[in-house]
Amino acid sequence: MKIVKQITLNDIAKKLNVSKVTISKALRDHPDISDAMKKKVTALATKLGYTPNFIARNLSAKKTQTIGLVVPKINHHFFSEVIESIYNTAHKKNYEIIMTVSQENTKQEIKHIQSLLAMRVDGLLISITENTKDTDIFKSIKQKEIPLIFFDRVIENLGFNCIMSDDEDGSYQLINYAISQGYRIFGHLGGYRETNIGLSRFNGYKKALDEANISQNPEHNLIGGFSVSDGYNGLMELYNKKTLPEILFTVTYPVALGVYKAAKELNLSIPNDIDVISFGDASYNQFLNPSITGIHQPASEIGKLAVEQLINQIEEKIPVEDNRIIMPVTLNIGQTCIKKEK
Amino acid sequence: MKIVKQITLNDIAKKLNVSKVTISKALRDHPDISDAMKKKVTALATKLGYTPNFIARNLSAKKTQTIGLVVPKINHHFFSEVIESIYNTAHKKNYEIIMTVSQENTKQEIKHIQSLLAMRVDGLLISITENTKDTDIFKSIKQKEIPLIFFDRVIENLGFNCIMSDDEDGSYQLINYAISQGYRIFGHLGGYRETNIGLSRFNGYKKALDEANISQNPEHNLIGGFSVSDGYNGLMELYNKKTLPEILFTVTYPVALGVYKAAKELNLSIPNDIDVISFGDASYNQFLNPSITGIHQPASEIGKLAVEQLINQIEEKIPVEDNRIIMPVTLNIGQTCIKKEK
DNA sequence: CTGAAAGCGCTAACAC
DNA sequence: GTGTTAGCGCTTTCAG
Repeated sequence: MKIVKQITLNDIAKKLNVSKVTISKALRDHPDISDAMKKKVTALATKLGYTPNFIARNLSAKKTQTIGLVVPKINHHFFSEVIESIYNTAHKKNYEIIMTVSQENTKQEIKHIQSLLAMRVDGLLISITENTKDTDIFKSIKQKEIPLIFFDRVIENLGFNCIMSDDEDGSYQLINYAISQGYRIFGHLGGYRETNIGLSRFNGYKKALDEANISQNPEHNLIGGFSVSDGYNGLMELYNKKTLPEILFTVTYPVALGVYKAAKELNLSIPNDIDVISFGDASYNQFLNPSITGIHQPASEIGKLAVEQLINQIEEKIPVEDNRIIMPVTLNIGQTCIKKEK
Repeated sequence: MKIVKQITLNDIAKKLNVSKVTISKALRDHPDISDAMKKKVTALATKLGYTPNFIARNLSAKKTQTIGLVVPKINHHFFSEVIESIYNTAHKKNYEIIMTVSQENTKQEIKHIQSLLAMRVDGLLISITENTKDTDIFKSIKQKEIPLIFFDRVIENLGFNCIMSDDEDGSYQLINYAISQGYRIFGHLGGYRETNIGLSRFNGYKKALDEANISQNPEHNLIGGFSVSDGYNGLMELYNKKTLPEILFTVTYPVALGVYKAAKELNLSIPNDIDVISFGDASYNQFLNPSITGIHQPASEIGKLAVEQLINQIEEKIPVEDNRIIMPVTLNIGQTCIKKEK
């Protein structure tokens, strides 16, 4: 890349016959420098089109004003909302975000984290993939005392703060609602039980059914990932087994969309042939046919809080601790899971 | 931020009683170094948990392996798809993306661009806000010979490549289809005419109507932004003027969703009371009620191509030129804009 | 094959 | 107020 030489402090200094330190201080509005000099310097700097070199500044400052973000995907309503909120909050506080996308792939996840560490981000915000198990890299981050906060998909007991939705309670509420509507035969397209959300959402489901003395048919519970394809494959599998429950509880909203897709192909009507409720929703849910009854997660709040907590840790306003922050969720009633006729 | 001292080349060098140059070369697999030494070095490096400092490397290399991205929003199906594709393509080619979000705000846009320049990104990928007019900053980028590519929302004739959908042809196709379905009274919730997409999409609309000798009612054409709120306000305004067209052509998919929202509040049925067609779509469109007939843009292709072109320019494989690359679009027939009964 | 020296652009500490 | 010096961690050049 043939770069036209960028203007440096030195260039300005020479033209003004002063030292580069003076320029550096003047541009940063340092009290050492006289107003007259400051004016001269800033005038010339803008005239020359000077752009400070953060790379150089960061090298001496040992601080990059930069936060590394690792998410499993972008094109997913929950994440794009969290991400938007993370960006807004960070920018307001003068931090840049360097986002990477693991694509639900643990190898990529590790590679990205390493790359972010190499870029010397001041802290990390991570939502793990659907099958992250190896915690070595996180332990080494702990050892280097680099601030890190997990959100939504977390690993607990590693010494990092975790911010998440009230997954168990949300599922519990949702299933109880379905029971109150008269449903008795449930199926669950669940997430891998090694993940916090896979496990907690299953636990809430189980708790509600147990309390109501409704037995589960193991054939109706499938375990998989969190994407559209998992929902699609899930319904296909149940259909082929010829054992559809009355209602399917999906672990995420994309999984529910996958069920919609499969149902369309199979010519099954939702909610008549198979009903669907899901954890998570989307702003456009109100226009779906039928709109899905599900649990709303406070995505922007989670993003905002994650950034704020992280910056506080970076700036040493709060200690790095192993806290869980559980955000309350709400039940959102749509056109699925309607009252069963007796 | 109290950083536990990070391991440096020097630390490794001392323990091995060699110079840091040797370590640097060994770690980069430089042919100068003997295999035996390389093994010793890499072994110790991983043992100590050494993470190379890209900041330092970048400072001497004058290259950051980093691309700056500026988008107007994230939580919008078209952009989240483009962004996902940009990330995937860049990561494959070993570039990191530093994304910023202008939120359709020109001040923020400029601030972000400056910040990316300060971070010395190797190149820029930009989709401008709905009301960017000032081109000064782009001219200064041109002068510094920093590679830049505009996508979707572009400014032409500034000496940068522009990648976009075939906006005019898409609108033209869509309106012709509506005409063939029997529609005669059109309205347009258009984008600001100063933007390329606002103008081209209007031009395609106008061309189709003119050719069919259908006159426009100026009251039915509104000009605004590209967001849900613009669609919402648009229908509200038309409704209050008591002058609804048969069918509304919206400049983006979010604008169409805004129309849906307003229609719901006003108790207007789509497509019976007011019909809707839009430029742009979304993967979940097929589940909307009714699904929208509209134009599909090749979002991932645009993202991929933008990154590839940019990297080629960065690596001087192709010259920086002022080309327009127009991507073909396709008509996507949904449940709106159905055959009119005679 | 290995190393000493210089420099990337900036900032902090201290001297003038 | 302003300047000198040193150094952030790495790479490149060139000498041994």
